[in-house]
Amino acid sequence: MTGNKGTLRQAAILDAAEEVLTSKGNAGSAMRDFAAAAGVRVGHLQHYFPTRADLIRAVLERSLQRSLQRLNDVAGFGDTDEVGPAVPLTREHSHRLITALLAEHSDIAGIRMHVEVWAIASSDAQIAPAVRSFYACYAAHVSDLVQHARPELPEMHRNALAGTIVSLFEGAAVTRSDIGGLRTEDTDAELIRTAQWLIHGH
Amino acid sequence: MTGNKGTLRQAAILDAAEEVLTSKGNAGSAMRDFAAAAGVRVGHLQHYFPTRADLIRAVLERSLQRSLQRLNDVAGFGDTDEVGPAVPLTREHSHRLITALLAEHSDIAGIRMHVEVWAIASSDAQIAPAVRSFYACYAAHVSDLVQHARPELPEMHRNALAGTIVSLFEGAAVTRSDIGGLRTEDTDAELIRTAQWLIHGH
DNA sequence: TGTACATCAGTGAACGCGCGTTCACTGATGTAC
DNA sequence: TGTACATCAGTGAACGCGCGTTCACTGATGTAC
Repeated sequence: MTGNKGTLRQAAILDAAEEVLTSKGNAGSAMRDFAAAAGVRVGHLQHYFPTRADLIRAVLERSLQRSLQRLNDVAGFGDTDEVGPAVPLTREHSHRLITALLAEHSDIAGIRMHVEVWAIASSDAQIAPAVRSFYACYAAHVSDLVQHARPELPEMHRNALAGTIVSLFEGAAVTRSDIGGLRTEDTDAELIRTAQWLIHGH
Repeated sequence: MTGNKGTLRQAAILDAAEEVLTSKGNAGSAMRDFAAAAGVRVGHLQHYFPTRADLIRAVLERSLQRSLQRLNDVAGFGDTDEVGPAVPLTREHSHRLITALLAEHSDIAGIRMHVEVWAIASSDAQIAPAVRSFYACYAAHVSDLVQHARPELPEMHRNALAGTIVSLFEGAAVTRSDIGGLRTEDTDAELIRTAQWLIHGH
C-alpha cells in the first residue's frame, strides 16, 4: 500500500515542498518552485494537490504530525514499561530528554517551518485548529513526563507546569536560532536547569 | 519638524500598513491593500517607499523600535533613581512588571506582528540584524532587571537568566495566543512563578 | 510685495511579468471477462 | 492468453488576473531676489 507509485510520488512532492518552504518561505515560493524541486510539471502538482493552499496545508500537517511523532520517540517510556505509572523519572533521564529536544531545535529548517506554521495558522482557519491540537498534544506529553517525575502533583498543577515548559521550549526555539541570535552555552545550561526545576520541583 | 505634512502622511501610511499586515499577513497583503487602508493611491506609496520591501521593512523596524520603547516604559526604573545600582527589585515590583508584559502579549495583533517579523527575518537579510539587535536589547534590559534583584550575581549568570526569561516570554506569546491555544489561568500563574524564580532565585 | 523657480505631495493610467489554475491530451497500469 | 475498457500518472500549452512598478503629469508649498 505505501509502496505504490502515486503515494510515493505524493510523499516526494511533500518532501520537496517542505524544503522549498523552509528555504524561501511561504511568501517567497511559487507553485513553479515546488514543481521544479519535485521534478514534475506544474500541472501535475494539481493531480495530487488541486490548489496551492491544499499543498501548503498538507506540508504543514505532515510536519506537525512528524514533530509529534519525534516527540513520542524521544520521550517515549514504552521501552521500559507499557503504561506503568510507577516508573520514576530521574534527573539523568530528564536531562537527556531536554538535551535531545534542544538539539532538535538547533535545526534551522525546522525552526523556519515552525515560524511559517505560526504565520500561516494566523491567516488560515483550516490550519489553525491543527496547530492548536498539536500544542495540546505536546503539552499533554510533557504533563505525562512531569507525572512520572512527581506523581503526587495534582493534575492541574502538572498541566500548568507543562504549559510553562512548552512555552519555554517554543520561545527558546526562536531566541536560540539565527532569528533571535541569543544562543550561548550559558543560556543553554540555564534553560536546562529551569526545565529540570519545572519538572522535578527542585 | 515632526508636524510637517510629509512626515505625518508617512506615519499614517505605516500605521495603516501595520494594521493590514497584522490582519492579512505578509503573504496575503498587496500594495493596493496598503494604499487603500492609508487612503492614498498606489503610485503615491512609492513616493515614500519606493518598493514593497522598503515599506515592509519600515513597518517592521518601527514595530521593533516601539516594542523596545514600551519595554523601557514598563521596566524603567527612571522614576525612582537615575542609574542607581542599589535600588533593590522587590517581588511585588517584579510581579507587576511580569503581569504588565503578559498583558502586552494578550494583544493578538502584536503577536501576529511578532510572528510575521520572525518569518520575514528568516528570508530578508536586511531585517535579520535588526531583529537580532532587538533581542540583544531585550535581553540586556532583562539582565539589568535581574541585577536590581540580585546585584551579587556574576554578569554571565545574569545574562543566561535573562536569555531564559526572554525565551519563556517569547514562547508564551505564541502558546498563550490563539495560535497555541494553551492559555489558562493556572498556566499564567505558573509562568509568573517561574519568571520570579528566575529573577529572584527563589 | 510680487514674481520666478524649485521642491514636494499626490494623481491616474498603463505596463509587463509571474502567478495559480485550467484543460485537452498521451502514456502507463491495472482489471474484468 | 488476449482483448477492451477504466483508471491513474504525467505532459504542455495556454489563460487571465493581480501584482509590483513606472511614468508623465498636476497641484500645492516653500524660497530666493
